[in-house]
Amino acid sequence: MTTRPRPTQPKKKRLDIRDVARHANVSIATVSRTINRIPTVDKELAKRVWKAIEGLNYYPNTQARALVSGRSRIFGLLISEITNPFFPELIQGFETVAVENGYDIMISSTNHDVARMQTCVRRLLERNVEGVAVMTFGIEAPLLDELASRNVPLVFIDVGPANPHVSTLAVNYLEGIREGVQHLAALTHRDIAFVSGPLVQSSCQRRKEAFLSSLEEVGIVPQPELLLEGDHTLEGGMRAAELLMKLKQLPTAVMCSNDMTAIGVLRTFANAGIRVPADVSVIGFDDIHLAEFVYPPLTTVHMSRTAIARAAFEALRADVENREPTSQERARAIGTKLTVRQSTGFPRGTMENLKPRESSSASPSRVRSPASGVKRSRD
Amino acid sequence: MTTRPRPTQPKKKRLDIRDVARHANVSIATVSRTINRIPTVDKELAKRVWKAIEGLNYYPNTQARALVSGRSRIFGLLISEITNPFFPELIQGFETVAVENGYDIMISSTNHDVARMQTCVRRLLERNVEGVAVMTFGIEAPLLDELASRNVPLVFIDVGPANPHVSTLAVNYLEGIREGVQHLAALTHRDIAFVSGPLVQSSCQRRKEAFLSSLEEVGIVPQPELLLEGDHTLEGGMRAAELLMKLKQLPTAVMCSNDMTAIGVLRTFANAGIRVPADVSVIGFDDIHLAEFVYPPLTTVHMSRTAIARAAFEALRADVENREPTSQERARAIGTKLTVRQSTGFPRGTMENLKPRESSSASPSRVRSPASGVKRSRD
DNA sequence: GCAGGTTGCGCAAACGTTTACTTGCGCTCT
DNA sequence: AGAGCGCAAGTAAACGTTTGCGCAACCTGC
Repeated sequence: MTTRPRPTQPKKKRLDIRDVARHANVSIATVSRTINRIPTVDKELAKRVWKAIEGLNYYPNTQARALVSGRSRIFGLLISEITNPFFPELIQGFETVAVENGYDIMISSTNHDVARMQTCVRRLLERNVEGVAVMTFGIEAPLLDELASRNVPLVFIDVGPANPHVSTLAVNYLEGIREGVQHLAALTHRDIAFVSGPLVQSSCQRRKEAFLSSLEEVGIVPQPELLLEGDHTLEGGMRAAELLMKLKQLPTAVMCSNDMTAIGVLRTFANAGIRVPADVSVIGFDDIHLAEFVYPPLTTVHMSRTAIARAAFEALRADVENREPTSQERARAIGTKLTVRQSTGFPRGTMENLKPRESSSASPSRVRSPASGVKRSRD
Repeated sequence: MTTRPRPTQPKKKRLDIRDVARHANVSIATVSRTINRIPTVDKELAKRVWKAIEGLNYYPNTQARALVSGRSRIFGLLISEITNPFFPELIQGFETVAVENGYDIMISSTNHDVARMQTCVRRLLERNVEGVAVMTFGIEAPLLDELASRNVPLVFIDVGPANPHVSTLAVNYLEGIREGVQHLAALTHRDIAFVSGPLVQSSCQRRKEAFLSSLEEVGIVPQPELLLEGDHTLEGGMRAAELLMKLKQLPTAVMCSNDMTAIGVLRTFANAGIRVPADVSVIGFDDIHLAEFVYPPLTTVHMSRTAIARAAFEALRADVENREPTSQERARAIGTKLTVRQSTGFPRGTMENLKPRESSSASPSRVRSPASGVKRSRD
């Protein structure tokens, strides 16, 4: 006789529904129905089945399930760049609500690379995701078609191609941005810069437009040289701030399209000895967790990641479980609102007389970049 | 005749391998072999098949594949908390290398919640992951058993249960931490605090031990009140710093178990008017991207996320493709190394006379925490 | 020219589920 | 009391692949 243990242990296979059926002395159909909580199974039998499941420590094979039922119970989450702190917070919310509802999520980050975006979409399709939340602010149209043509339910932020299976999260940028602008206007700021994100992305466009129209509302005409394009990164914010410092006259406030940009601006100003908010006010957008912990704590427009995550999930779910989504569901509103912290204050000129500081002379010249000579120390 | 379009469009189904076969006029087996690049298929046929695939825009059904082949081509990535910036950077690396090699990844964050960790593991198992990278610094033993007993290849950081399918990434904490301590020692620091992570986690334990032994090397005996336990969050770092400020005597340097902690410490010190590095030096650990952009730029111990990600992936892959991993592969080394930026300098006493600052008078009194009045200075 | 080898394709059996359909049972209504 | 009906459980056919096995066809060597 051979000494190999094969005969006794023919195959070290994973448990299947048949094992459970055998153990509970029922058919596999009954096991399946029990697991899926179909109400027609007898209480008594169900109890036996559950006991067998527990006893064997059985868990179903998702792929077999998915294959036959046609439902993968996976939602895709397409994001730009996971290292942008906005996204982890979003992912966390999305994952939580998905798991609560028995879905798994598949995260794909495009890293702004169009080729990579291609493969991301492909991978999502191959895994048969039941829907995709496109949270990358801005996506290439052909890819969208690829997904849409497969009839994969989609949910977007902002941009809403009106396909049958596409929902849109309508973020009310104006709400919060207007608050921000009015806050600044109330503090008597007039020279307000705006550092946008990449303008190819519609959400960035929308934010900028919200800024411009808010400006108009308070009777300020925008100065072109105060409208900068950043890239939603910390480094981009720093570059923008450097550009601002090269101006003949520094604006008294700068509003940013996201918090990372604002934090970059803050950093560059700090390096240059420009005080915030004493010399210049800064407002961010997103209200990421970090915003509260930079110096000074950032005044920013709050946009709830969990609200977005939940709305996106609900939109997809409604579509999948094809209770025809109401039009209200098709375009869910996400509010934004200003959170005032300590990076905003009266512009320097205004308060000068109130402050016990060295009063500047008649010259309107202001704090400037280190290169130009003037420096001041932090307090 | 009925007017329903059913006969012409019986079912709007997704494309099959059969459709491709029909189109290329071969059997489905040949299509399958072509797709899987089995070398025995005729060049000519293969070309026909590929053309059909392109023409139809076909892509295979991953679940059917997985079901029959027993290979899901998914690796799990178990992390503590996605909002800790360390992890997104790790995820990015892992995703990149996984995708390059035809794998997808499934991310599960435990959020330090043991119940949630339970469901995370369950979800990974149900999806039939081929391996799991356990990057949560610290995991409950029962869950590990759950995974190990299913013979799922595992790779850990630090802790290495010597099961057959378990690999370990051996991070050489000592290397970088010793450098850090010696850097401080060279600057003549003697009172060095250490803010650890949660000590239930082995990697935190290891870091602390590395700190203590490095201290010993330079002949410093650790002072118990300078050994604090944080939680690897920004807030934890702030709390730790507050504790330090309550001490009769502020240490001249504080080393932290990770960068978020260090950034929290920095923040609290800044709020209290304690200058870094003039009044106290701070060293972090991890070298997250943000570290370079805080004020002052953080001196920290670099540990490469991409190196970890790549090593973890390779370990899993070696296991899956069961070329018996060499013992070298079983315990891959990850180096650490100090990156000096601007948060470290000579302790205050030492350099006072060299600095062109307002020379402090006879009084050794110093910047103090707003709350507690007592403070001191050394030497 | 024929036996034996080699090469490459196709047939069909899995993989572990769900679910339409069937069967058997007990109840009710006439 | 018998026919019909509802209900619950079981049988078997999918789902879309991979892959072992058989079998043609073609080559090679004598």
